[in-house]
Amino acid sequence: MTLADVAKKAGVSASTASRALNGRGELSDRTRAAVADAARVLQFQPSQLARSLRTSTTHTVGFVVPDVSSPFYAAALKGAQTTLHDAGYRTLLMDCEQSAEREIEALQTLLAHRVDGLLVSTVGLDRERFEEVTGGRVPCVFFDSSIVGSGEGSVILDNHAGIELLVDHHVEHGHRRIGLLAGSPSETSGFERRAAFETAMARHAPEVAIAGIAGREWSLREGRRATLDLLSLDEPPTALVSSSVELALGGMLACRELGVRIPDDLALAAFDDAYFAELLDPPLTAVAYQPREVGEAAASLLVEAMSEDDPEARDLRFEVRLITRGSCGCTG
Amino acid sequence: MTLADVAKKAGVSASTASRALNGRGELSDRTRAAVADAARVLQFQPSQLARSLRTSTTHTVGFVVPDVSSPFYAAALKGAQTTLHDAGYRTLLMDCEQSAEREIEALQTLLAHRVDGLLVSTVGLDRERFEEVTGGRVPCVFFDSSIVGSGEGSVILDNHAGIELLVDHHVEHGHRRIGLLAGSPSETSGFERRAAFETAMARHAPEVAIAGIAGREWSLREGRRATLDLLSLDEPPTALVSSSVELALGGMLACRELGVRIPDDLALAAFDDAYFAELLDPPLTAVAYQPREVGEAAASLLVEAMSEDDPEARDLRFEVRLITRGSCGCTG
DNA sequence: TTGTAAGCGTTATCAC
DNA sequence: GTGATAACGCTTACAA
Repeated sequence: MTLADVAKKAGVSASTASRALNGRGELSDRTRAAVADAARVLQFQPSQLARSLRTSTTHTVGFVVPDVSSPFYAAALKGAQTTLHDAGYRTLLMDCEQSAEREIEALQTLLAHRVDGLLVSTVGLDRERFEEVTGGRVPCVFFDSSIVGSGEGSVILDNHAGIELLVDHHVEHGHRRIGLLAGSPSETSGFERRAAFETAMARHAPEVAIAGIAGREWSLREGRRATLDLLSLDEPPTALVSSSVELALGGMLACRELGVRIPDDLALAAFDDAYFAELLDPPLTAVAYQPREVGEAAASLLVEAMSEDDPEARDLRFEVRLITRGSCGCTG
Repeated sequence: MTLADVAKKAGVSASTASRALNGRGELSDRTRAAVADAARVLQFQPSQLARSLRTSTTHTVGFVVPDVSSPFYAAALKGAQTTLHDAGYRTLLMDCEQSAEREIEALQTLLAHRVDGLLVSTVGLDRERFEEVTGGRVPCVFFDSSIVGSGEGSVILDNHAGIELLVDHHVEHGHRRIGLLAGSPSETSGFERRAAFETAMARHAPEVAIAGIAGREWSLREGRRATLDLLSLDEPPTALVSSSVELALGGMLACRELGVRIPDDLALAAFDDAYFAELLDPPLTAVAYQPREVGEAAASLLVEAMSEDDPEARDLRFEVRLITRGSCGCTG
């Protein structure tokens, strides 16, 4: 079914049919109805392909993340998808599997598809490389992990405040040697949380000291390994700040293996809440936020950027809050 | 940058440039190189739009699910995306938010985009409606939830075996009144698990009886509500089979509120494993499988179907296995 | 070995 | 009001 078929059936020209269907121009009610009828009868679906080629706008947005199956990205995707859908955009998904090369490849594919905008959580591309690939051809909004100076906006969590909340809480519980389970150093949330940990700890020096920092990936496995490392130090930490739930879960596993009790032998608190955190053993104290909303916010920013001719970059910081449960030593 | 620009720069015609770039036809090495050079210098990215319009193949697949942010779908998406990417396909994502209307809308959008194939986990469309919308225009593979008699294949979990494993295990522990936390009755995994529960229980009758069945949605909230309902029965169950982790988590929450101890007062076991199941309090006994692999399998089936002219429908059942942990009463 | 021309299905510009 | 016609950027007969 093409527009031509509809036009023929309605006894008009293709251009008239197009106008009727798109409600453009002055048309007699009769022809308008005739075209609508024909379209309905033939179950006409205009080819977005042809339409896009002609109008050079695809109403499609590229979404690039390191790993869709991670709860955070899945939730952000959901939020973004919903917002984009409501604004009339489709979502083309790219999972770069934590690889910079694949991320670049993904961006190229997306550009080849002439997406109208980009939503990306970078694994840590440097600015030149990014600009070289995209050439500023389409608006791009970063979320969770950004490239400073690039793009038309970003939505990043308040990593500094979150980590500070965690550190301060441990200190209030009386801990003096605290360790950090760190994530990928090339991603914004990875290095910002690490840096935040160091400054937050510095504010409590010299009474309180960094027992150690371990981990370079966002996985449960890495959390387990890092915890094992930290616990085998000469002066092991009595409390751990985890940069993510995944890492914290790994930490819990490690403790279980070693017979280390949480929170008695080792207190634990993580950046990132999970819907099941309360049901863990022990319930995990965490810094929480709405991952879905960061996706929504990023998508909104992008929709705005796509509709303006010369959008000014807007950078959002997302608030976080502490939820105390059992793993830090709080009761109840 | 269009192909015409590249052609001009290389001093050849557009068709020659096209052939050179696509490695088709007999061309002199010189022109081939000249075109490649020009393309590189100009950073030429062929428009997939124009290409698709011409060749009427988009190398794009539509992925439709009730909720991307649910761990199962997110994992399936990941697997599918990976497999599709490796086969040269892009993934267009649609989240229908558990609504049949939105699912239809999603299918229409996808068809308007002329996707080459469909990967869908239906919320429970009836066959006529589905056929009417798609008209068999593109190959479709269902996963997790299918429409019998439609599509070119499906990948469904072995719901019957899984539930039987769960029921039998409870019975082995000596339970005589067992309840079911049920999911959406319009989805394959919802009604199959419910039916499987009834037949599995029937095999143990009359010594063992169904204490009750509650729940119509896949959410944690529903699990909590359903558990509350079942526990308030005159003859409440001593064991619960949950149709999903989410429901089970809700059940755990309900028990906690009521002061009901798991597994002492109520044993619990779920269909669906979670990577954090072991760390819950108590660790959740579950029927496990690889959600990511069901996505991969479905994608493989689809890729195959898309490359054949007259694909025969292939239906796969995915194996599951029981993992006993503390929530059923097993120790360690 | 390479160029010309047609066409994929739309929409936009211009006549009538 | 409505209809030709061109154009979007590419591929592919068919010529040369």
